[in-house]
Amino acid sequence: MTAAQRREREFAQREQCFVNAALELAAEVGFMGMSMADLARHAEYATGTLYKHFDCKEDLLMAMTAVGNRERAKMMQRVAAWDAPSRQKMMAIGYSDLLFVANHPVHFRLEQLATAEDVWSRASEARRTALLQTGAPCGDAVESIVDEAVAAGDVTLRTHRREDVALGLWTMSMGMHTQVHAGGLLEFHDISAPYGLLARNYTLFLNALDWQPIVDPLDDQWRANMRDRLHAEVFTDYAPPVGAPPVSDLDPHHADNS
Amino acid sequence: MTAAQRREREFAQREQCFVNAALELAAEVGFMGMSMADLARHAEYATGTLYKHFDCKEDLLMAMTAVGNRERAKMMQRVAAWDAPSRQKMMAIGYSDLLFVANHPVHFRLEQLATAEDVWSRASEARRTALLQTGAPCGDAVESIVDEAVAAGDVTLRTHRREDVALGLWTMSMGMHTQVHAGGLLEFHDISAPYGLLARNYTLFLNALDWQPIVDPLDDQWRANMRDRLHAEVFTDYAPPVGAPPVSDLDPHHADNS
DNA sequence: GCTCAATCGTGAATATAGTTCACAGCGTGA
DNA sequence: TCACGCTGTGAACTATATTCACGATTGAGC
Repeated sequence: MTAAQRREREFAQREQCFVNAALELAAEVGFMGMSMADLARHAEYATGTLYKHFDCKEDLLMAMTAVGNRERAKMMQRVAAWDAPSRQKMMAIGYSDLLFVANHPVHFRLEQLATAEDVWSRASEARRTALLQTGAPCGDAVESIVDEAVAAGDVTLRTHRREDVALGLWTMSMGMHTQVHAGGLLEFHDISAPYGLLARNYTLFLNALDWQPIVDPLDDQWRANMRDRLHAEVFTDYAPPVGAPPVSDLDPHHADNS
Repeated sequence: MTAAQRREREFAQREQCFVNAALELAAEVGFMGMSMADLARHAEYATGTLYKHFDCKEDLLMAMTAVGNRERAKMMQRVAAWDAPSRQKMMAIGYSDLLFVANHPVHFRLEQLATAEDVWSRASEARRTALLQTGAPCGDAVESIVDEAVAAGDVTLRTHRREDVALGLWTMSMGMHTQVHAGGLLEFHDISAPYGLLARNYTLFLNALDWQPIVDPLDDQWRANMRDRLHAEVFTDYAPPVGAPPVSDLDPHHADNS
Protein backbone atom coordinates (compact mmCIF):
# COMPACT_ATOMS: atom_id res chain seq x y z
CA MET A 1 0.00 0.00 0.00
CA THR A 2 2.76 2.45 -0.82
CA ALA A 3 0.34 4.53 -2.84
CA ALA A 4 -1.78 5.27 0.20
CA GLN A 5 1.35 6.11 2.15
CA ARG A 6 2.44 8.53 -0.52
CA ARG A 7 -0.96 10.21 -0.48
CA GLU A 8 -0.72 10.55 3.24
CA ARG A 9 2.75 12.04 3.00
CA GLU A 10 1.64 14.49 0.34
CA PHE A 11 -1.34 15.42 2.45
CA ALA A 12 0.96 16.16 5.37
CA GLN A 13 3.21 18.22 3.11
CA ARG A 14 0.27 20.24 1.90
CA GLU A 15 -0.70 20.89 5.48
CA GLN A 16 2.78 22.27 6.12
CA CYS A 17 2.34 24.39 3.06
CA PHE A 18 -0.92 25.82 4.43
CA VAL A 19 0.55 26.45 7.85
CA ASN A 20 3.60 28.18 6.41
CA ALA A 21 1.48 30.35 4.15
CA ALA A 22 -0.75 31.15 7.12
CA LEU A 23 2.25 32.20 9.19
CA GLU A 24 3.42 34.48 6.40
CA LEU A 25 0.01 36.05 6.08
CA ALA A 26 -0.42 36.38 9.83
CA ALA A 27 2.90 38.19 10.01
CA GLU A 28 1.48 40.80 7.68
CA VAL A 29 -2.12 41.24 8.73
CA GLY A 30 -2.47 39.25 11.93
CA PHE A 31 -4.50 36.12 12.45
CA MET A 32 -7.76 38.01 12.81
CA GLY A 33 -7.08 40.08 9.75
CA MET A 34 -6.50 37.07 7.58
CA SER A 35 -9.39 35.30 5.87
CA MET A 36 -9.52 31.63 5.04
CA ALA A 37 -10.11 32.47 1.38
CA ASP A 38 -7.06 34.76 1.34
CA LEU A 39 -4.97 32.03 2.85
CA ALA A 40 -6.15 29.42 0.38
CA ARG A 41 -5.34 31.74 -2.50
CA HIS A 42 -1.95 32.59 -0.99
CA ALA A 43 -1.18 28.88 -0.69
CA GLU A 44 -2.50 28.36 -4.23
CA TYR A 45 -5.26 25.96 -3.29
CA ALA A 46 -9.02 26.20 -3.15
CA THR A 47 -10.89 27.16 0.00
CA GLY A 48 -12.46 23.74 0.26
CA THR A 49 -9.04 22.11 0.23
CA LEU A 50 -8.06 24.16 3.23
CA TYR A 51 -11.09 22.81 5.07
CA LYS A 52 -9.99 19.28 4.26
CA HIS A 53 -7.21 19.92 6.77
CA PHE A 54 -8.76 22.25 9.32
CA ASP A 55 -12.35 22.02 10.47
CA CYS A 56 -12.36 25.63 11.53
CA LYS A 57 -10.13 28.66 11.70
CA GLU A 58 -9.32 27.93 15.34
CA ASP A 59 -7.93 24.54 14.37
CA LEU A 60 -5.64 26.27 11.93
CA LEU A 61 -4.53 28.57 14.74
CA MET A 62 -3.60 25.58 16.87
CA ALA A 63 -1.49 24.19 14.05
CA MET A 64 0.20 27.54 13.53
CA THR A 65 0.94 27.86 17.22
CA ALA A 66 2.42 24.37 17.26
CA VAL A 67 5.12 25.55 14.86
CA GLY A 68 6.14 28.18 17.37
CA ASN A 69 6.18 25.64 20.16
CA ARG A 70 8.48 23.40 18.19
CA GLU A 71 10.85 26.26 17.50
CA ARG A 72 10.87 27.25 21.17
CA ALA A 73 11.46 23.65 22.18
CA LYS A 74 14.46 23.47 19.86
CA MET A 75 15.94 26.54 21.51
CA MET A 76 15.35 25.20 24.99
CA GLN A 77 16.83 21.85 24.10
CA ARG A 78 19.94 23.64 22.94
CA VAL A 79 20.11 25.33 26.32
CA ALA A 80 19.60 22.04 28.14
CA ALA A 81 22.52 20.57 26.17
CA TRP A 82 24.71 23.58 26.89
CA ASP A 83 27.77 22.89 29.02
CA ALA A 84 27.34 25.35 31.87
CA PRO A 85 26.48 25.43 35.57
CA SER A 86 22.84 24.56 36.23
CA ARG A 87 21.95 27.98 37.50
CA GLN A 88 23.25 29.65 34.34
CA LYS A 89 21.32 27.16 32.27
CA MET A 90 18.17 27.99 34.17
CA MET A 91 18.61 31.67 33.53
CA ALA A 92 19.37 30.84 29.93
CA ILE A 93 16.01 29.12 29.65
CA GLY A 94 14.32 32.38 30.51
CA TYR A 95 16.58 34.19 28.14
CA SER A 96 15.90 31.76 25.32
CA ASP A 97 12.20 32.32 25.75
CA LEU A 98 12.78 36.03 25.52
CA LEU A 99 14.89 35.50 22.43
CA PHE A 100 12.16 33.38 20.92
CA VAL A 101 9.47 35.99 21.47
CA ALA A 102 11.71 38.79 20.26
CA ASN A 103 12.64 36.93 17.08
CA HIS A 104 9.22 35.44 16.40
CA PRO A 105 6.71 38.05 17.56
CA VAL A 106 4.07 36.46 15.34
CA HIS A 107 4.30 33.23 17.25
CA PHE A 108 3.75 34.94 20.54
CA ARG A 109 0.68 36.71 19.25
CA LEU A 110 -0.69 33.41 18.02
CA GLU A 111 0.05 31.70 21.30
CA GLN A 112 -1.75 34.44 23.18
CA LEU A 113 -4.82 34.03 21.03
CA ALA A 114 -4.71 30.25 21.10
CA THR A 115 -4.54 30.05 24.89
CA ALA A 116 -7.36 32.53 25.39
CA GLU A 117 -10.16 30.35 26.68
CA ASP A 118 -12.73 31.77 24.28
CA VAL A 119 -10.60 30.72 21.34
CA TRP A 120 -9.15 27.56 22.85
CA SER A 121 -12.59 26.14 23.48
CA ARG A 122 -13.58 26.57 19.84
CA ALA A 123 -10.79 24.34 18.54
CA SER A 124 -11.20 20.60 18.23
CA GLU A 125 -10.02 18.34 21.02
CA ALA A 126 -7.57 16.65 18.65
CA ARG A 127 -5.88 19.88 17.62
CA ARG A 128 -5.69 21.07 21.19
CA THR A 129 -3.94 17.97 22.46
CA ALA A 130 -1.65 18.04 19.44
CA LEU A 131 -0.69 21.57 20.44
CA LEU A 132 -0.14 20.56 24.05
CA GLN A 133 2.16 17.82 22.87
CA THR A 134 4.37 20.23 20.98
CA GLY A 135 4.70 22.24 24.18
CA ALA A 136 5.78 19.30 26.28
CA PRO A 137 9.45 19.24 25.13
CA CYS A 138 9.86 22.78 26.51
CA GLY A 139 8.78 21.58 29.92
CA ASP A 140 10.96 18.51 29.56
CA ALA A 141 14.02 20.58 28.74
CA VAL A 142 13.51 22.78 31.78
CA GLU A 143 12.83 19.83 34.03
CA SER A 144 15.94 18.05 32.84
CA ILE A 145 17.96 21.04 34.01
CA VAL A 146 16.24 20.92 37.39
CA ASP A 147 17.06 17.23 37.69
CA GLU A 148 20.65 17.93 36.76
CA ALA A 149 20.89 20.64 39.39
CA VAL A 150 19.45 18.36 42.04
CA ALA A 151 21.89 15.62 41.06
CA ALA A 152 24.77 18.08 41.19
CA GLY A 153 23.66 19.30 44.60
CA ASP A 154 23.07 22.84 43.34
CA VAL A 155 19.54 22.87 44.68
CA THR A 156 17.36 20.89 47.05
CA LEU A 157 13.71 20.85 46.14
CA ARG A 158 11.89 21.14 49.41
CA THR A 159 8.80 23.07 48.47
CA HIS A 160 8.62 22.30 44.81
CA ARG A 161 8.64 19.49 42.36
CA ARG A 162 10.51 19.78 39.11
CA GLU A 163 7.30 20.59 37.21
CA ASP A 164 6.50 23.29 39.75
CA VAL A 165 9.80 25.07 39.24
CA ALA A 166 9.34 25.04 35.50
CA LEU A 167 5.81 26.35 35.82
CA GLY A 168 6.83 29.04 38.29
CA LEU A 169 9.32 30.53 35.87
CA TRP A 170 7.01 30.02 32.93
CA THR A 171 4.23 32.03 34.58
CA MET A 172 6.59 34.95 35.15
CA SER A 173 7.70 34.96 31.53
CA MET A 174 4.24 34.52 30.10
CA GLY A 175 2.79 37.24 32.30
CA MET A 176 5.57 39.64 31.38
CA HIS A 177 5.22 39.01 27.67
CA THR A 178 1.51 39.66 27.97
CA GLN A 179 2.21 42.98 29.64
CA VAL A 180 4.84 43.98 27.09
CA HIS A 181 2.66 43.12 24.13
CA ALA A 182 -0.46 44.92 25.31
CA GLY A 183 0.78 48.19 23.88
CA GLY A 184 0.76 51.04 26.33
CA LEU A 185 0.32 48.95 29.45
CA LEU A 186 3.92 49.27 30.55
CA GLU A 187 4.31 52.94 29.77
CA PHE A 188 1.09 53.41 31.67
CA HIS A 189 2.46 51.68 34.74
CA ASP A 190 5.82 53.37 34.34
CA ILE A 191 7.87 50.27 33.66
CA SER A 192 10.83 50.93 31.40
CA ALA A 193 12.87 47.73 31.08
CA PRO A 194 10.42 44.88 31.58
CA TYR A 195 12.80 42.11 30.62
CA GLY A 196 15.55 43.41 32.86
CA LEU A 197 13.00 43.24 35.63
CA LEU A 198 12.01 39.75 34.57
CA ALA A 199 15.64 38.65 34.78
CA ARG A 200 15.83 40.02 38.31
CA ASN A 201 12.66 38.21 39.26
CA TYR A 202 14.11 34.99 37.89
CA THR A 203 17.17 35.64 40.04
CA LEU A 204 15.07 36.31 43.11
CA PHE A 205 13.04 33.17 42.53
CA LEU A 206 16.08 30.96 42.09
CA ASN A 207 17.73 32.55 45.13
CA ALA A 208 14.61 31.85 47.14
CA LEU A 209 14.88 28.20 46.12
CA ASP A 210 18.46 28.38 47.42
CA TRP A 211 19.75 27.36 44.02
CA GLN A 212 23.56 27.61 44.09
CA PRO A 213 25.42 29.75 43.39
CA ILE A 214 23.32 32.52 44.91
CA VAL A 215 23.43 35.59 42.67
CA ASP A 216 23.02 39.21 43.66
CA PRO A 217 19.88 40.44 41.89
CA LEU A 218 21.66 43.75 41.40
CA ASP A 219 24.50 42.07 39.55
CA ASP A 220 23.61 42.78 35.95
CA GLN A 221 27.15 41.92 34.95
CA TRP A 222 26.57 38.28 35.86
CA ARG A 223 23.59 38.08 33.53
CA ALA A 224 25.38 40.01 30.80
CA ASN A 225 28.27 37.55 30.90
CA MET A 226 25.90 34.64 30.76
CA ARG A 227 24.10 36.16 27.82
CA ASP A 228 27.29 36.83 25.90
CA ARG A 229 28.53 33.27 26.45
CA LEU A 230 25.13 31.96 25.44
CA HIS A 231 25.15 33.87 22.18
CA ALA A 232 28.72 32.83 21.49
CA GLU A 233 28.22 29.16 22.26
CA VAL A 234 24.57 28.33 21.69
CA PHE A 235 22.60 31.00 19.86
CA THR A 236 25.18 32.01 17.30
CA ASP A 237 22.39 32.21 14.75
CA TYR A 238 20.24 34.54 16.84
CA ALA A 239 21.01 38.22 17.16
CA PRO A 240 20.63 39.69 20.66
CA PRO A 241 17.26 41.48 20.83
CA VAL A 242 17.54 45.13 19.92
CA GLY A 243 16.90 47.59 22.68
CA ALA A 244 18.59 45.46 25.29
CA PRO A 245 22.16 44.71 24.14
CA PRO A 246 24.32 46.97 26.31
CA VAL A 247 24.61 45.67 29.83
CA SER A 248 23.30 48.78 31.49
CA ASP A 249 20.13 48.71 29.42
CA LEU A 250 19.10 45.50 31.09
CA ASP A 251 18.91 47.50 34.27
CA PRO A 252 15.69 49.46 34.62
CA HIS A 253 17.20 52.14 36.85
CA HIS A 254 20.87 51.52 37.29
CA ALA A 255 21.56 54.91 38.79
CA ASP A 256 19.55 54.11 41.93
CA ASN A 257 21.99 51.83 43.73
CA SER A 258 25.49 50.61 43.09
CA MET B 1 -28.24 73.45 28.80
CA THR B 2 -29.70 70.94 31.23
CA ALA B 3 -31.40 69.12 28.38
CA ALA B 4 -28.10 68.32 26.73
CA GLN B 5 -26.72 67.18 30.07
CA ARG B 6 -29.67 64.87 30.56
CA ARG B 7 -29.19 63.39 27.11
CA GLU B 8 -25.58 62.81 27.88
CA ARG B 9 -26.47 61.10 31.15
CA GLU B 10 -29.05 58.94 29.45
CA PHE B 11 -26.53 58.05 26.79
CA ALA B 12 -24.09 56.92 29.47
CA GLN B 13 -26.82 54.91 31.15
CA ARG B 14 -27.65 53.18 27.91
CA GLU B 15 -24.02 52.32 27.48
CA GLN B 16 -24.08 50.65 30.90
CA CYS B 17 -27.16 48.82 29.79
CA PHE B 18 -25.38 47.52 26.70
CA VAL B 19 -22.31 46.50 28.64
CA ASN B 20 -24.36 44.67 31.26
CA ALA B 21 -26.38 42.87 28.65
CA ALA B 22 -23.15 41.97 26.86
CA LEU B 23 -21.70 40.54 30.06
CA GLU B 24 -24.81 38.43 30.56
CA LEU B 25 -24.63 37.14 27.03
CA ALA B 26 -20.91 36.51 27.19
CA ALA B 27 -21.44 34.48 30.34
CA GLU B 28 -23.67 32.17 28.35
CA VAL B 29 -22.08 31.89 24.94
CA GLY B 30 -18.72 33.63 25.31
CA PHE B 31 -17.63 36.82 23.62
CA MET B 32 -16.87 35.12 20.34
CA GLY B 33 -20.16 33.28 20.35
CA MET B 34 -22.15 36.43 20.79
CA SER B 35 -23.23 38.55 17.84
CA MET B 36 -23.74 42.28 17.87
CA ALA B 37 -27.31 41.79 16.62
CA ASP B 38 -28.03 39.32 19.41
CA LEU B 39 -26.70 41.75 21.94
CA ALA B 40 -28.74 44.64 20.60
CA ARG B 41 -31.88 42.51 20.74
CA HIS B 42 -31.03 41.31 24.24
CA ALA B 43 -30.60 44.91 25.37
CA GLU B 44 -33.81 45.82 23.52
CA TYR B 45 -32.24 48.31 21.15
CA ALA B 46 -31.47 48.33 17.46
CA THR B 47 -28.15 47.24 16.06
CA GLY B 48 -27.41 50.74 14.84
CA THR B 49 -27.89 52.11 18.33
CA LEU B 50 -25.23 49.76 19.62
CA TYR B 51 -22.84 51.15 17.04
CA LYS B 52 -23.55 54.66 18.26
CA HIS B 53 -21.60 53.60 21.35
CA PHE B 54 -19.01 51.19 20.05
CA ASP B 55 -17.25 51.55 16.72
CA CYS B 56 -16.48 47.87 16.60
CA LYS B 57 -16.89 44.69 18.57
CA GLU B 58 -13.41 45.05 20.01
CA ASP B 59 -14.35 48.41 21.50
CA LEU B 60 -17.25 46.73 23.22
CA LEU B 61 -14.84 44.14 24.58
CA MET B 62 -12.68 46.87 26.08
CA ALA B 63 -15.71 48.34 27.83
CA MET B 64 -16.75 44.93 29.13
CA THR B 65 -13.25 44.26 30.41
CA ALA B 66 -13.23 47.62 32.16
CA VAL B 67 -16.11 46.47 34.34
CA GLY B 68 -14.02 43.57 35.53
CA ASN B 69 -11.09 45.85 36.22
CA ARG B 70 -13.25 48.08 38.37
CA GLU B 71 -14.51 45.13 40.35
CA ARG B 72 -11.01 43.84 40.88
CA ALA B 73 -9.85 47.29 41.91
CA LYS B 74 -12.62 47.45 44.52
CA MET B 75 -11.46 44.16 45.96
CA MET B 76 -7.84 45.24 46.06
CA GLN B 77 -8.73 48.55 47.65
CA ARG B 78 -10.52 46.64 50.38
CA VAL B 79 -7.34 44.66 50.95
CA ALA B 80 -5.25 47.83 51.02
CA ALA B 81 -7.55 49.25 53.68
CA TRP B 82 -7.44 46.04 55.72
CA ASP B 83 -5.79 46.34 59.12
CA ALA B 84 -3.10 43.69 58.96
CA PRO B 85 0.68 43.36 58.69
CA SER B 86 1.99 44.43 55.30
CA ARG B 87 3.15 40.98 54.33
CA GLN B 88 -0.28 39.49 54.96
CA LYS B 89 -1.82 42.27 52.95
CA MET B 90 0.51 41.52 50.09
CA MET B 91 -0.44 37.88 50.11
CA ALA B 92 -4.05 38.95 50.36
CA ILE B 93 -3.64 40.91 47.13
CA GLY B 94 -2.76 37.73 45.34
CA TYR B 95 -5.59 35.96 47.03
CA SER B 96 -8.08 38.65 46.11
CA ASP B 97 -7.08 38.33 42.50
CA LEU B 98 -7.66 34.61 42.72
CA LEU B 99 -11.02 35.25 44.34
CA PHE B 100 -11.88 37.67 41.58
CA VAL B 101 -11.09 35.23 38.82
CA ALA B 102 -12.87 32.38 40.59
CA ASN B 103 -16.01 34.44 41.15
CA HIS B 104 -16.00 36.20 37.81
CA PRO B 105 -14.63 33.72 35.30
CA VAL B 106 -16.25 35.66 32.49
CA HIS B 107 -14.18 38.68 33.29
CA PHE B 108 -10.98 36.73 33.14
CA ARG B 109 -11.87 35.30 29.78
CA LEU B 110 -12.61 38.79 28.49
CA GLU B 111 -9.37 40.16 29.89
CA GLN B 112 -7.43 37.40 28.20
CA LEU B 113 -8.99 38.20 24.86
CA ALA B 114 -8.68 41.95 25.29
CA THR B 115 -4.97 41.81 26.09
CA ALA B 116 -4.17 39.50 23.20
CA GLU B 117 -2.29 41.75 20.82
CA ASP B 118 -4.31 40.73 17.80
CA VAL B 119 -7.48 41.87 19.50
CA TRP B 120 -6.02 44.78 21.42
CA SER B 121 -4.73 46.37 18.27
CA ARG B 122 -8.17 46.32 16.66
CA ALA B 123 -9.75 48.45 19.37
CA SER B 124 -9.71 52.23 19.23
CA GLU B 125 -7.01 54.16 21.03
CA ALA B 126 -9.63 55.87 23.21
CA ARG B 127 -11.15 52.62 24.44
CA ARG B 128 -7.77 51.13 25.10
CA THR B 129 -6.59 53.98 27.28
CA ALA B 130 -9.95 54.01 29.05
CA LEU B 131 -9.38 50.35 29.84
CA LEU B 132 -5.85 51.01 31.05
CA GLN B 133 -7.19 53.69 33.36
CA THR B 134 -9.59 51.29 35.03
CA GLY B 135 -6.66 49.00 35.70
CA ALA B 136 -4.56 51.67 37.35
CA PRO B 137 -6.30 51.56 40.76
CA CYS B 138 -5.27 47.91 41.09
CA GLY B 139 -1.64 48.88 40.68
CA ASP B 140 -2.15 51.83 43.04
CA ALA B 141 -3.61 49.60 45.74
CA VAL B 142 -0.70 47.21 45.54
CA GLU B 143 1.84 49.99 45.47
CA SER B 144 0.27 51.65 48.52
CA ILE B 145 0.88 48.44 50.42
CA VAL B 146 4.49 48.40 49.28
CA ASP B 147 4.91 51.99 50.46
CA GLU B 148 3.34 51.13 53.77
CA ALA B 149 5.71 48.18 54.19
CA VAL B 150 8.71 50.33 53.39
CA ALA B 151 7.53 52.96 55.87
CA ALA B 152 7.01 50.29 58.54
CA GLY B 153 10.46 48.88 57.87
CA ASP B 154 9.07 45.51 56.80
CA VAL B 155 10.98 45.63 53.55
CA THR B 156 13.81 47.56 51.95
CA LEU B 157 13.54 47.93 48.21
CA ARG B 158 17.04 47.50 46.93
CA THR B 159 16.51 45.89 43.58
CA HIS B 160 12.99 46.96 42.87
CA ARG B 161 10.76 49.94 42.74
CA ARG B 162 7.22 49.79 44.00
CA GLU B 163 5.84 49.34 40.49
CA ASP B 164 8.28 46.53 39.88
CA VAL B 165 7.11 44.57 42.91
CA ALA B 166 3.50 44.95 41.88
CA LEU B 167 4.31 43.87 38.34
CA GLY B 168 6.38 40.91 39.50
CA LEU B 169 3.49 39.46 41.45
CA TRP B 170 1.02 40.37 38.74
CA THR B 171 2.96 38.45 36.11
CA MET B 172 2.93 35.32 38.26
CA SER B 173 -0.83 35.53 38.79
CA MET B 174 -1.63 36.33 35.19
CA GLY B 175 0.59 33.55 33.91
CA MET B 176 -0.93 31.04 36.29
CA HIS B 177 -4.49 32.00 35.39
CA THR B 178 -3.63 31.59 31.75
CA GLN B 179 -2.33 28.10 32.43
CA VAL B 180 -5.34 27.13 34.51
CA HIS B 181 -7.83 28.39 31.97
CA ALA B 182 -6.27 26.71 28.96
CA GLY B 183 -8.11 23.49 29.67
CA GLY B 184 -5.90 20.46 29.79
CA LEU B 185 -2.62 22.31 30.04
CA LEU B 186 -2.15 21.64 33.74
CA GLU B 187 -3.22 18.04 33.69
CA PHE B 188 -0.87 17.65 30.78
CA HIS B 189 2.06 19.01 32.76
CA ASP B 190 0.98 17.13 35.86
CA ILE B 191 0.19 20.12 38.03
CA SER B 192 -2.59 19.44 40.52
CA ALA B 193 -3.02 22.50 42.74
CA PRO B 194 -1.92 25.47 40.66
CA TYR B 195 -3.07 28.14 43.08
CA GLY B 196 -1.42 26.45 46.03
CA LEU B 197 1.74 26.59 43.97
CA LEU B 198 1.11 30.22 43.12
CA ALA B 199 0.79 31.03 46.82
CA ARG B 200 4.13 29.36 47.45
CA ASN B 201 5.72 31.30 44.65
CA TYR B 202 4.36 34.53 46.11
CA THR B 203 5.91 33.47 49.42
CA LEU B 204 9.24 32.71 47.79
CA PHE B 205 9.23 36.01 45.95
CA LEU B 206 8.45 38.04 49.06
CA ASN B 207 11.04 36.11 51.05
CA ALA B 208 13.58 36.85 48.35
CA LEU B 209 12.79 40.53 48.75
CA ASP B 210 13.47 39.99 52.48
CA TRP B 211 9.98 41.21 53.27
CA GLN B 212 9.39 40.69 57.02
CA PRO B 213 8.22 38.48 58.56
CA ILE B 214 9.89 35.74 56.50
CA VAL B 215 7.45 32.88 56.00
CA ASP B 216 8.25 29.23 55.45
CA PRO B 217 6.95 28.39 51.98
CA LEU B 218 5.92 25.02 53.37
CA ASP B 219 3.76 26.62 56.02
CA ASP B 220 0.31 26.29 54.50
CA GLN B 221 -1.20 26.97 57.90
CA TRP B 222 0.05 30.55 57.77
CA ARG B 223 -1.73 31.16 54.48
CA ALA B 224 -4.85 29.34 55.63
CA ASN B 225 -5.06 31.56 58.71
CA MET B 226 -4.61 34.64 56.60
CA ARG B 227 -7.29 33.51 54.22
CA ASP B 228 -9.77 32.79 56.98
CA ARG B 229 -9.18 36.17 58.58
CA LEU B 230 -9.51 37.80 55.19
CA HIS B 231 -12.86 36.16 54.53
CA ALA B 232 -14.06 37.01 58.02
CA GLU B 233 -12.97 40.64 57.95
CA VAL B 234 -12.84 41.75 54.34
CA PHE B 235 -14.51 39.40 51.89
CA THR B 236 -17.54 38.40 53.94
CA ASP B 237 -19.59 38.62 50.75
CA TYR B 238 -17.33 36.27 48.79
CA ALA B 239 -17.40 32.53 49.29
CA PRO B 240 -14.02 30.83 49.35
CA PRO B 241 -13.40 29.25 45.95
CA VAL B 242 -14.62 25.69 45.77
CA GLY B 243 -11.98 23.05 45.34
CA ALA B 244 -9.54 24.83 47.60
CA PRO B 245 -11.22 25.45 50.99
CA PRO B 246 -9.62 22.89 53.31
CA VAL B 247 -6.11 23.87 54.27
CA SER B 248 -4.46 20.74 53.02
CA ASP B 249 -5.96 21.14 49.57
CA LEU B 250 -3.95 24.28 49.05
CA ASP B 251 -0.94 22.06 49.27
CA PRO B 252 -0.14 20.30 46.00
CA HIS B 253 1.61 17.36 47.66
CA HIS B 254 1.47 17.74 51.39
CA ALA B 255 2.61 14.21 52.09
CA ASP B 256 6.10 14.86 50.70
CA ASN B 257 7.64 16.84 53.53
CA SER B 258 6.54 18.03 56.95
C1' DG C 1 -4.10 -0.79 -21.76
C1' DC C 2 -8.86 -0.19 -20.35
C1' DT C 3 -12.68 0.45 -17.09
C1' DC C 4 -14.93 1.90 -13.29
C1' DA C 5 -15.52 3.04 -8.64
C1' DA C 6 -13.73 5.59 -5.05
C1' DT C 7 -11.41 9.46 -3.68
C1' DC C 8 -9.94 14.18 -4.00
C1' DG C 9 -9.87 19.05 -5.02
C1' DT C 10 -12.67 22.72 -6.46
C1' DG C 11 -14.88 27.21 -6.07
C1' DA C 12 -19.42 28.76 -6.30
C1' DA C 13 -23.06 28.92 -3.04
C1' DT C 14 -24.72 29.41 1.71
C1' DA C 15 -24.99 31.19 6.20
C1' DT C 16 -23.77 34.15 9.46
C1' DA C 17 -22.25 38.19 11.58
C1' DG C 18 -19.97 42.82 11.65
C1' DT C 19 -20.89 47.34 9.95
C1' DT C 20 -23.29 51.15 7.54
C1' DC C 21 -26.83 54.35 6.21
C1' DA C 22 -30.98 56.61 4.57
C1' DC C 23 -34.94 57.80 6.85
C1' DA C 24 -38.77 58.20 10.13
C1' DG C 25 -39.88 60.08 14.51
C1' DC C 26 -39.15 62.87 18.26
C1' DG C 27 -37.67 66.56 21.17
C1' DT C 28 -36.24 71.22 21.19
C1' DG C 29 -36.08 76.08 20.84
C1' DA C 30 -38.12 79.95 18.38
C1' DT D 1 -47.51 75.76 16.69
C1' DC D 2 -43.82 74.91 13.54
C1' DA D 3 -39.54 73.70 11.59
C1' DC D 4 -35.07 72.14 12.33
C1' DG D 5 -31.82 68.93 13.80
C1' DC D 6 -30.66 65.15 16.30
C1' DT D 7 -31.41 60.20 17.52
C1' DG D 8 -32.76 55.56 17.06
C1' DT D 9 -33.91 52.30 13.66
C1' DG D 10 -33.46 47.99 11.18
C1' DA D 11 -33.04 46.78 6.55
C1' DA D 12 -29.28 46.55 3.46
C1' DC D 13 -24.47 45.90 2.58
C1' DT D 14 -20.15 43.67 3.03
C1' DA D 15 -17.04 40.44 4.49
C1' DT D 16 -15.93 36.01 5.72
C1' DA D 17 -16.34 31.39 7.79
C1' DT D 18 -18.08 27.13 6.20
C1' DT D 19 -20.35 23.72 3.13
C1' DC D 20 -21.33 20.85 -0.80
C1' DA D 21 -22.45 19.12 -5.34
C1' DC D 22 -19.70 18.20 -9.09
C1' DG D 23 -16.06 17.25 -12.18
C1' DA D 24 -11.28 15.57 -12.35
C1' DT D 25 -8.02 12.19 -10.98
C1' DT D 26 -6.29 8.09 -9.32
C1' DG D 27 -5.35 3.28 -9.02
C1' DA D 28 -7.05 -1.57 -8.49
C1' DG D 29 -8.77 -5.28 -11.13
C1' DC D 30 -9.23 -7.44 -15.50
